[in-house]
Amino acid sequence: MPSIRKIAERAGVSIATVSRALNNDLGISAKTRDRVLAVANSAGYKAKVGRRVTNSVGFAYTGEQTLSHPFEAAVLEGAVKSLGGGGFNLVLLNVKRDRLRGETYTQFFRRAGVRGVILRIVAESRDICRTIASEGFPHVVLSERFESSDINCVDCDSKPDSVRAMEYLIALGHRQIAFATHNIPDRDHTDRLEGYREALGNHGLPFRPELVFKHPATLAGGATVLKMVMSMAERPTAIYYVDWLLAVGGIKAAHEMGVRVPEDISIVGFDDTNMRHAVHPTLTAVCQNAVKLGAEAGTRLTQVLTGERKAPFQITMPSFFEINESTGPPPEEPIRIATNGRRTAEVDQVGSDIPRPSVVRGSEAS
Amino acid sequence: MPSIRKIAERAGVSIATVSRALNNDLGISAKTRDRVLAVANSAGYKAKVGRRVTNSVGFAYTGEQTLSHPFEAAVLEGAVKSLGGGGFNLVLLNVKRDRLRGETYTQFFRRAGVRGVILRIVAESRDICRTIASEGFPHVVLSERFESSDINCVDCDSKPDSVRAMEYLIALGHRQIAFATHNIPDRDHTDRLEGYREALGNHGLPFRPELVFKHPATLAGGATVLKMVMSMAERPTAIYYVDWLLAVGGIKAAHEMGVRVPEDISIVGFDDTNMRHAVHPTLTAVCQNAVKLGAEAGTRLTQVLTGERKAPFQITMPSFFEINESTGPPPEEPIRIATNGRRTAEVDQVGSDIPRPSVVRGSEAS
DNA sequence: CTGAAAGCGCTTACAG
DNA sequence: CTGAAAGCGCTTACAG
Repeated sequence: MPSIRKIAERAGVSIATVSRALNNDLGISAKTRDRVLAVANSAGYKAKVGRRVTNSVGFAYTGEQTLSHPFEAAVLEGAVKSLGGGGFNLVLLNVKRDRLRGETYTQFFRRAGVRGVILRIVAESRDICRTIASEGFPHVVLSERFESSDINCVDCDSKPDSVRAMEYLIALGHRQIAFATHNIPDRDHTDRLEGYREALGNHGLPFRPELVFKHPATLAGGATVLKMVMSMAERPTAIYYVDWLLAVGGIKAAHEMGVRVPEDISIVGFDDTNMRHAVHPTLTAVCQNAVKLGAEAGTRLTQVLTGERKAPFQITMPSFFEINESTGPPPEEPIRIATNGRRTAEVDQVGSDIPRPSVVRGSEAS
Repeated sequence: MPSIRKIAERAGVSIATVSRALNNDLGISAKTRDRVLAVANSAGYKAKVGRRVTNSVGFAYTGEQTLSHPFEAAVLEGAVKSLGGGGFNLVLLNVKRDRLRGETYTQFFRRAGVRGVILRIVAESRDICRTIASEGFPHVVLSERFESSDINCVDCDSKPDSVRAMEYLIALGHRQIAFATHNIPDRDHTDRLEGYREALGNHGLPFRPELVFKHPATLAGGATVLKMVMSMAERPTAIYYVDWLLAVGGIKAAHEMGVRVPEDISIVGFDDTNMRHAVHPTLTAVCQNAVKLGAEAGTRLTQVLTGERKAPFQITMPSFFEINESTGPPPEEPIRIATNGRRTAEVDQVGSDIPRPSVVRGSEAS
């Protein structure tokens, strides 16, 4: 537990200068400040309350996300649980809103009294992760991936299972498959789009940009995609929704329009928790365990903070693909429903007795 | 911003004793400790990092809850947002797991570096709220109600709308109505049970304990209730599920069993967010706005901490009742499905063309 | 169980 | 922009 005296010694400055660097006082050169902060981080300088070390860790987000989205909530739950085991509390920090002008991330985190951070940050803010890593502040990036080996990260690669999901649809006979994602770019969702493209390519099917939909991660967004797809001239017979809320919105809209899933259209969804079982028909989905992902990030950060782990790490966890009831062969003669609600190829609507394919556990990949 | 010197003066002890009281050092009498802590709380003593005051607030829970339950997640989101406006960070604190033996709540919160707490605590831990209030630590209790006027609380009373929901079912012709709740008692859910009983009484219907089901707040729990209800000899024609997950589990099970909602059974659910629109048919539900509830708690606590608000308060927010598609008149001849899946009164299953009652906005009560 | 006093860790005018 | 030094706020042996 080095004091500012030790930091001052190592950095070759006075304790007053160390104090100024840590507190972002005016009248300190950026060069000196950065040198001092780098020394402080590498020496493991810790925020203290009085003379006691604080045991808080930050959950840094940028405000583009909604904390109540099932993924964020599940990740939080996992992180809180695993950090609690090591005696750490979790502090929620909005790095975009609350960081002061001119403050380095190290200063911001120190001011918030945290000793390390879990960075839950979307793609457009990847630079933030790079900066924090270069400052040497203890961190784990959650759900993004970096090649640079000095950035610690934990994520889940859903690309292989996205390919698998697409190949399953293609094997069922689907040739026109739409792709629906939310409108906040992050690594996760890019993986899934890449999987979609790759599978199409593998089977000689063209990638058609007009079949890629981007909407806010809401029920309404998912419904819009379904309606648009159903009104297309050469309409897709399946949709891969890479967000749970979007998928549920799509299924809901299908019920309301009298479009049968999977007879009229097949839907593959995405599930961060166990909510694929909440909808009817049960969603065939690419799944990741967000609670586990959060827990892994928490465990890793604990190891970094206790000094148990020195080397940087890049962990990729597996997703899995689960076949349930929302997918089936494409219809022989696809119905199309115009935006005015008129069907262009009337089909009989016998009932809701949807045949249920047996639930097959996909690749609980290694 | 009083220092320990000022606290010592007011409490009539030395600064050493104040320090010991704040830190739970051995060798201090409980009497002295409590007196010192009371003075510290009433003087507004604040945790400091170095010489700077911390701006953290705790979200105290007890671990019986799951942070990823839609209600908890929504409440957190609201609290984080409103606290952020006042420059406060939110720290997640498990008061049961992390409080040390012999530590007062004030000491625990001080050690965690928080200046105030939002108490999200279930019924069996009501004493915790009383203790914290009596210690004088700045707090707002979320989603419980206290008569004692020195406990600050913000909650939502869903009893009136529970009565309304029941009366709506009764007006539709239902006479046997089951009630399903989760198995963690808290004020919210007790309100709903009381509303259920009151409405039955108002209409001369008997309260039958065997129609009250308690299950964990999971999809499986909700499914179990539906299955049990469907196999009862004199089976209920409607269920009031006072938890979203339970209601969704029930609807899902109905689809799987070929039980039509609302033709064969009416379902009234509960919604903390907007997820009644995620299921088909859209849930008729008693609704509360959990994000708003969390935001209100955050705003109030901010006012307490800035000294803007001195007097204790008890805020009750309104719920509302929304009629959607999952309710209708009872069937003329109720089908019954034995646990072996055999129907005892076969009915024709023409289709999924469920007539949709127009969506009526209920009592967005004052 | 409590206090007087030494002293740690930090911040902050003051000087240059 | 930086340092030497005063001093705040707290903790902790030591004494009783």
